[in-house]
Amino acid sequence: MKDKSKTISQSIAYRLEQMILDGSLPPEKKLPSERQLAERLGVSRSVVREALRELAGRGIVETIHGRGSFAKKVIEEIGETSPLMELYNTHARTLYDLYEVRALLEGEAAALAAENGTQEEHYAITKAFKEMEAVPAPANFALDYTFHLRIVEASHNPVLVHLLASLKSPLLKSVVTSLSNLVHRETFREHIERHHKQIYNAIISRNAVWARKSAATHVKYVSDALQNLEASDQPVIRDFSIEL
Amino acid sequence: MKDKSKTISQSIAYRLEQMILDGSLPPEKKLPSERQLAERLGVSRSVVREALRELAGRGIVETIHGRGSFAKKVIEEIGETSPLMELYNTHARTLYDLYEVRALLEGEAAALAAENGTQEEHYAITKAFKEMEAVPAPANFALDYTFHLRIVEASHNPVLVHLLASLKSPLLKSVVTSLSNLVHRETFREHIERHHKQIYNAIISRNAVWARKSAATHVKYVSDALQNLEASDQPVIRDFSIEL
DNA sequence: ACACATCAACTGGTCCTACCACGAGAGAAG
DNA sequence: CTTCTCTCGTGGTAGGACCAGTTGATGTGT
Repeated sequence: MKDKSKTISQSIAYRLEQMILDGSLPPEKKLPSERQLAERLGVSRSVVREALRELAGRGIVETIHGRGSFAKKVIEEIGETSPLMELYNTHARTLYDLYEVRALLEGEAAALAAENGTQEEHYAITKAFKEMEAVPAPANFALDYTFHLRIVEASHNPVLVHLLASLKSPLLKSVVTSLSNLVHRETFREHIERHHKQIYNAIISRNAVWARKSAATHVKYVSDALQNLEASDQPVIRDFSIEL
Repeated sequence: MKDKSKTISQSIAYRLEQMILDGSLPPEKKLPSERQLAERLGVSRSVVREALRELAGRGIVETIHGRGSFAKKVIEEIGETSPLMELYNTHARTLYDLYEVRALLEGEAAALAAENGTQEEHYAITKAFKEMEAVPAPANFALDYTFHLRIVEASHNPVLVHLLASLKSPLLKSVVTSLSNLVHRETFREHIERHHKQIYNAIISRNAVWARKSAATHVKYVSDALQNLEASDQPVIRDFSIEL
């Protein structure tokens, strides 16, 4: 239905490209070995190699001898040393600028995930949600991030996926920031958990409008809470060194 | 001296590319068979095939089953080969995904520019707007982009600025695409100019809600128009080589 | 002599298997 | 705990066998 009159290796190249774009294959992360791909796709290793060559020629993947093949990041990721990161570390307002954009993008992602998400993706979201719920508050920042990531992936919008991927570093940092500062306050924790549940339910029930509103409100709430916190007395802790 | 730390197939690809470019292998002419190349270059047929694949991925050669490989006429190699641009050259949908995100970001930028823009920035926007208005439709794509850029800069949100900057190349291309395809239709041109005027007025009068709505509607309109155009009959022209 | 079918000899496409070269991690040696 | 080594997984190359289109020469029937 889709492999119209093409050579097998070209079909494979197309499928791989599709996976990379949709985020099914995480950007800048190692993708399966040639032998694994060959077996999984039911073709010989040769065609896999030729497909990878073609994608390499287009600059979509990069393969390194002895290590493997990697999907090249579509949009430059913001590293720890980027100018934006500098701003973020020095200027308080940038944090809220980030939340502002985040509210937009995550809202859209949630809406699209509700509309276009496949059953598998909704299951992945469910899984991430339950895992996040299971772990007590302070230690689940990684799961929190994963939950949001699954939603974005289910949006089926490559531009959105890669844009949010490029914000990974500051985003992660912001998640840690919010959780560290707010989580020990019972009220905030309940709010956040309730928001997550709202977002989750909206997406699963495919209510796009509700999903967008919930996600945007959630981010906005966290941002406002941080801002109030900082305005009142306690300084917002910003500096963390984490890996994921 | 030449094959520094490269894989053999990459060297072969490079050598073939050079031969094609300097005319040793006449364009649009059949080049030696894979088996002949393998023997003449003293390598296995596998590496020859992979080299050809890589060149095929870059659009330099084209191989046809049963006939042979052909050097394609090199039109323009200059164009920015950003991975993101690669995608939506091959995947039509990505273009509309881009517009979807663009509608979000530009809407927010317009709203923020209305709220937070300084007088100087509003003047810069005014200047860009008048310049864009002055030039007849087909030739002002650069001014169109500048107009939108000024608005984003006036938003005072570094994250927004950075994200839209990272989308610059594909964004530029999309602007060119839309103008090239739609500008000769009187109806579309009038719509677009009216939209621009609405956005401009909303920002200058500091009406954030109106600004967001106008900008988002504008982008959405262009996207829909392109989609209708493509769905109906005429193919959307996507290929352009421009600098700015 | 012409038109047509046939077939043989190209071409690229796929598969396979063995082997080499490089890199990373586990485990032994200090 | 550090360092070295060695194994194992990875991509890279080789060469053979066979399949699948394309082409053109050959041959046959009219």
